[in-house]
Amino acid sequence: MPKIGMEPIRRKALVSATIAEIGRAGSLDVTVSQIAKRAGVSSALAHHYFGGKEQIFLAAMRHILTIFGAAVRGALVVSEGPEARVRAIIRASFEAGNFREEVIAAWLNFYVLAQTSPQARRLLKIYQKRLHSNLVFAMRPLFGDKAVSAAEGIASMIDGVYIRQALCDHRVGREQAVALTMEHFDLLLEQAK
Amino acid sequence: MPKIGMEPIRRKALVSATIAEIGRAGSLDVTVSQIAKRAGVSSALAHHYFGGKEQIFLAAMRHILTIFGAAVRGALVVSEGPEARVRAIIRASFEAGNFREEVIAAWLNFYVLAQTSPQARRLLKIYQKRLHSNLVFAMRPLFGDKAVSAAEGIASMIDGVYIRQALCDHRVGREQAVALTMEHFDLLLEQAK
Amino acid sequence: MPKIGMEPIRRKALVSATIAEIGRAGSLDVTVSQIAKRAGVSSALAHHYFGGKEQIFLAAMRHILTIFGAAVRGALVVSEGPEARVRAIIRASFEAGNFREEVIAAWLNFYVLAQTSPQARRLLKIYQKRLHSNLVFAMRPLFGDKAVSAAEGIASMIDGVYIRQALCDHRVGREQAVALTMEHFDLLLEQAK
Amino acid sequence: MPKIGMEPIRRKALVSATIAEIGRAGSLDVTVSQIAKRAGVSSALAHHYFGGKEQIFLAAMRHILTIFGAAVRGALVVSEGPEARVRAIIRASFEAGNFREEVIAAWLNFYVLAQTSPQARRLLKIYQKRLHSNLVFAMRPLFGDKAVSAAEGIASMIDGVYIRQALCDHRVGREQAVALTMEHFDLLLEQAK
DNA sequence: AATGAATGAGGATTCATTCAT
DNA sequence: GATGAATGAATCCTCATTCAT
Repeated sequence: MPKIGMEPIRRKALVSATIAEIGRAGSLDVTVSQIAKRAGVSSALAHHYFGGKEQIFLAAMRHILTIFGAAVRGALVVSEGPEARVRAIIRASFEAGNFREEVIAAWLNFYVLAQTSPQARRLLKIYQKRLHSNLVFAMRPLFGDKAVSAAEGIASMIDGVYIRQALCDHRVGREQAVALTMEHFDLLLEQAK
Repeated sequence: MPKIGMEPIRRKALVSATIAEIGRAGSLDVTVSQIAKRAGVSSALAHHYFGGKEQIFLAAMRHILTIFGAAVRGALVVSEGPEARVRAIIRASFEAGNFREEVIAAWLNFYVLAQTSPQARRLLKIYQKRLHSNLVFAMRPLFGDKAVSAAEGIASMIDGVYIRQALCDHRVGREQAVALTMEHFDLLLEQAK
Repeated sequence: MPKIGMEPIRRKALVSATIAEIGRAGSLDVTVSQIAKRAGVSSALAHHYFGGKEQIFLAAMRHILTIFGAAVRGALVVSEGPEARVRAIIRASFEAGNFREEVIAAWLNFYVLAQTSPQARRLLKIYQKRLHSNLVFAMRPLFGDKAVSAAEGIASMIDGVYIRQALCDHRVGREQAVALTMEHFDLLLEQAK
Repeated sequence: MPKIGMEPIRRKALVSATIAEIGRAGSLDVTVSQIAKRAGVSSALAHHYFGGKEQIFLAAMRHILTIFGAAVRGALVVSEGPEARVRAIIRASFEAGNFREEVIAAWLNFYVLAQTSPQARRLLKIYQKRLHSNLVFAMRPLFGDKAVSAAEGIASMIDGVYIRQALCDHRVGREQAVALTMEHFDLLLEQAK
């Protein structure tokens, strides 16, 4: 019962199913059939739309980064002043959604994939650059010349805290993660005065 | 040409080959045959000695952690004073060896595996605890009550910087990595005074 | 050249091929590939349709028992009177088809499998019960209370004669098999008078 | 620690281990290593002594038939008169030892092997002939010309009852088995009068 | 647009067997 | 006499991918 206009719906369903399956497996050892079944379509259709397994994964990664980017942008527009902006970025980075099992799994596997897949690496670079420029923009008024280096410190702290908390019990992780990173920011602020 | 006493030799060869192959592939998508071939034995022998693919991987991970632990211990014994000890741990964490392609690949895949394999998670916990207690021990004289929280900051910074630099060009990465983490430590020190 | 509605056709072909291969080998040491090749499909398809080797075997066993059951039923409906019914069952049990090499092989291996496979054992029990109730029903008018015990004697004779003749030269076996079992029935009849 | 004169001990241990393993598995899907391990020797030694897997199996079968033959002979020498001798053979056939799980497994697999292995078939023929001649010898005084046919009936009954009871609950099986076969013998006797 | 049918390629694992010691 | 070492060959099973419909 092929209907017209189904393509975007199917694509979205497949992307969601991919993220869910990666979360379930914890790795990219997920079959196209499993994804397709969860999405309620045939595996042949998944190939038809995305061209292959790797493309399906990349679409899923792109989706996660898009969501994350939107969250950061949303947090930024309601923040006033440099300090508030930095704190907004930190909080957005540890938003509850990012600690969902499947999102953690996606990120960790993303790192793995980035080693070998040029497309994955490109995506990762985009995420890193965006985070970097957001931080630098927010921190420039506070840190002047040292904004770049301070931003790198914050970004590293975010990634390090995330990876450490992601592999612990997730419920306590979130609060501590924000606290730890904020502490680092406080230190930077103090020194800048 | 079977000789007796070959077991430990073969085991070592297989562990090295496993790390090398994971490095080459960037992921755990490595066949036992590839590993065995690189080690110069049949895949049947690899199974004979380790029991299965996962056991081979875990043995490789254990090896990497052992090496890393030894490096840290070595750096600690030649350091005098709390500050030197912390700096030694930081430097050991970004030792050239840890930026070898295959070690990076092993670490990233280790994180992925830790989500689902209880044995991998246990290993990771051991690494984290050891790093933590080394840091706390060295930092207690400097930070008193706040040593634990400060140690967590350093540990997170190490992991975050590592993961970020690992996915950039590795040659510049190493220097910057040490510098970034040291900066964070300097901040902490200053505040503690 | 995939066409729709092929599944039942493939399943039948695979079941036939399984019986033929078991007959050729004399044992269950038959590879899925051999079966698939004889059926004219890939081994992957065999797995796809049946799920695994054991399921393929069980489907084959079920098929043999179905055929046998049908033969007995067919023989019974054209028989009139108790005595004729018993003789019909005996004759059906030693029908030429049951002495085909592959059917003998299937039966013998069935016995072996019944020791360990619950599903095989269940199938065997069904066959035994059906034979038993057919015999008791036919023999009740002749033997009254003793029908059950007499039926067990006949059933045992059938199985014993079958196994002995099956392992001799099959051509002479069939005639003798019927004769031997009939003799036993004659004895029972005489005594019952 | 090679010692002299160990060969017969090792051989016996291997034969016992083979029977035990076949019993455990219910089939001939038993590895030489399992057998060797149970016998407390290396698998290489098993090959050294027997030449190969099939030879090991045949030695085990030979052992079972030897035991069985001895039991029958033993029962015969203490029996007086034709009737007692037949009853002794029947009882020996259903001796408790023959209902041990591993002996049943050996027999059933023996039947399977007899289809394709000339050596196994030869062994089976020997068993059948010996049983046959024992029965005919005992029954001749009672049945005269009809002794041969009557003996075949008894032999078939023994095999059929055995196979049926072997695949039921073994404890009740033994008693019923003897009773059923004796009943058949009683019928023959009555008719012969 | 969508899928059932089908497969080739490959991978983990097992095992009988061999051989130097 | 006895074994640890080692492997080649085989087997079950999986899966991404293709294609006719």
